[in-house]
Amino acid sequence: MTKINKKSELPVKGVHERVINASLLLFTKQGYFNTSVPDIVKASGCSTGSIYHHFKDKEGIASALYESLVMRMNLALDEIEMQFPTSKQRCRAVIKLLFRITETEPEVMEFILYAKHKEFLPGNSPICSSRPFQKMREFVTTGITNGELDPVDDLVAAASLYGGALRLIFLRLDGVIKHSLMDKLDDVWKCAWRSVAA
Amino acid sequence: MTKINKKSELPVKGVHERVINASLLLFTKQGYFNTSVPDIVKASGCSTGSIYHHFKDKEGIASALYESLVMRMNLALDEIEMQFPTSKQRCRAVIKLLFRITETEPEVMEFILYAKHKEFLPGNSPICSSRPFQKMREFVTTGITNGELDPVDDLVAAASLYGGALRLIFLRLDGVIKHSLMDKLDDVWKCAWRSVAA
DNA sequence: GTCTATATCCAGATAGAC
DNA sequence: GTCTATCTGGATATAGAC
Repeated sequence: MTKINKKSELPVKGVHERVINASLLLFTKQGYFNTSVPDIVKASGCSTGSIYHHFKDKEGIASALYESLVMRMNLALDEIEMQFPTSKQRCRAVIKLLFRITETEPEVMEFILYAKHKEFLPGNSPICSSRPFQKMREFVTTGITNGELDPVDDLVAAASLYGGALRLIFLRLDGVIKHSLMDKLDDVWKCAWRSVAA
Repeated sequence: MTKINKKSELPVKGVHERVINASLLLFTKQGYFNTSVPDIVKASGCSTGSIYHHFKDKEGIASALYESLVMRMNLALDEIEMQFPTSKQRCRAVIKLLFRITETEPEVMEFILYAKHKEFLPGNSPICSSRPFQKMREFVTTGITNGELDPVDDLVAAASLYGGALRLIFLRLDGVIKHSLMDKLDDVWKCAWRSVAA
């Protein structure tokens, strides 16, 4: 007999997963500091006691959420690296991936890219120093080394290649852009590539 | 006899200005929600009562700060518009301006660009919809109309032109980039312009 | 492991003397 | 207009039964 959620009458997963999922939605919708533990209690359907049994404190929830999303990005980027040999292909695939996540799971993109982690996760280093972002820059560096890209400063090249796309993601998350980013992928990529291509 | 600040023994301005200045530093260093009114009391040298006499509440402080910085950006962008006739010149001047502010007053750049305003200023529209950012996009749109730039989607063009520079500003504010952005201005601009030039 | 009830703390905001 | 002293609510986190 699987557990049944009283409200939805659908089978549900463990406390950890329910809390993480509910918190992602609340944190991105209202912000970390505007979200109280009682809010999470209501949204997750778990009790205060249960939550504190599974997580050290509220920050621990945000931390677990952060880890899981970074992990996920790592896997996706590793897959891109394995699937494509050239920098050009890899970087385009990265932008496509980011656009797709933005469209299908905006909360995920918002939490990874937009949240001010340093304010509620003082321990962690900034997201742009995290492995996924390092990997993204690595794709660019490789391209400079092997001559696919112009020999500019690594960080400048990476910023130029991804900057336009990231900008559009912010605009999309903020509601300035009304339609799917997927429609703009080709144009964005054309500009991005032109900016650094050898 | 001008007023004297007990600690520094230097003449000081009114409550409004002292509170705004102290808050900018605290908000960008610790975040809005990690900054208490007592913190602002200590940092500004003004009493609680005095602060609440001049501002409706804590949000009112952030709001006043936001307004003043947006206003300042507006003036600077208007000046660029008057000084330069072409999109190419204007956009380059914008990037140079943003880099200079980042280097000389990182807190200002951080608060304008990086703060999650919607979390503590629920009333305001997102910063990317504010007049300064509109103006920045306007410079690009004009360039598309008069043929200086390739005829791509306005938002894509603006994102491509400014995206790389903005990305570098984030990296600089996060401490990933150690040296002055001014050193990279020429390279950044070369990439940015190539991405959209007709 | 999960729950309810509750303790503790400190934030934001006010009162009222000067 | 500025100050100190104080109120009040709600947040985080715990206690302890089940």
